[in-house]
Amino acid sequence: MDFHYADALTHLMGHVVKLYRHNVDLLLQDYDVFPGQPPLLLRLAETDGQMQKELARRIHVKPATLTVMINRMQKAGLVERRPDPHDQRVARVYLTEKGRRAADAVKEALRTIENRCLEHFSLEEKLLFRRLLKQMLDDLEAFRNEIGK
Amino acid sequence: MDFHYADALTHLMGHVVKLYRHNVDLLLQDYDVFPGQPPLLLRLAETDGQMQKELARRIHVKPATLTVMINRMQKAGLVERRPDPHDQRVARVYLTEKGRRAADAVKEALRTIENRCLEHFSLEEKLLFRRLLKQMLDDLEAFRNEIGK
DNA sequence: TACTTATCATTAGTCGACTAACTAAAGGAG
DNA sequence: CTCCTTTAGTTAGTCGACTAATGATAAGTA
Repeated sequence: MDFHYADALTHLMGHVVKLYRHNVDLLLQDYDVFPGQPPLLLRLAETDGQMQKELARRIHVKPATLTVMINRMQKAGLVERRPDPHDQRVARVYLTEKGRRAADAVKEALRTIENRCLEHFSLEEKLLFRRLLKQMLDDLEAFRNEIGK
Repeated sequence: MDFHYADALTHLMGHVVKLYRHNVDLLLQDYDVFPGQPPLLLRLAETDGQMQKELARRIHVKPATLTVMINRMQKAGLVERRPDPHDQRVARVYLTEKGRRAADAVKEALRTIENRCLEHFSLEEKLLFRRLLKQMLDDLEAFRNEIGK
């Protein structure tokens, strides 16, 4: 039996994720918020003043990526960096007022879209869906560890 | 009730897709194939000599993106461009021998990973999973059309 | 204390993706 | 036939993400 990528579940899922991000972006276009920034804004809204390494880990991004993102967001006035008083190596990141407003808009947008794209799901379906995703994640992580770091 | 992005299904799904791509990449690192290229190679393996516009549509990418991708893949010797004899505007894209080998490796890698990350799914679960994803896709598309193209 | 190692962050370079502005060829309307 | 419009593709500039190499501070050890 042949393998057709166009029919693969992973392909379909990739398409969903892409369209999801595009929709988020459309709702946020008046807030100086760019496509990769919503997760970061949400994390900062939860816990302000985290160190970059920690932030990077939480949004599943490498520290080098975060450095550049934060440079841009600082320039846009969404966040600011303040040095840690006890350790000169670490830079802690804080939301500005504008950043806080943006984070609120992000929360609203995500709630809207998440509701919208799950509106035809029953509660059982949501739970099953989550369980299946979690299973995939575990299996993918196991596989990654097999084929080397 | 509060909205926590970390618990959102869309967040989880994004994480799965990212890890999936990373695993594909790990399996393909000896073939001069870069992260965005597998879908393109598969499409060309199915139908060689497509015009760029059509290819772009099929892999869900803008024509401008494809131009740059193909430049790089041409430089890497994976594909080649040949002008269409009946329409001087269109450039048709063909796999080279190396490209065909790479496409085979991609097929093998995707099959492996897809099997691996669905190995704990029953047939019913796979079908349901697909149905739910399809539903999400439809709802997201409807929503995108609402908030303006 | 001085040297070495580990940790946090940044820089440089590359690939993936997008938008906007542009070139060039093909097709139509008058 | 000439002008206008549409269509295919490219270029330029930006953002997201990664790796590898570097700087700078902290912590551990001889």
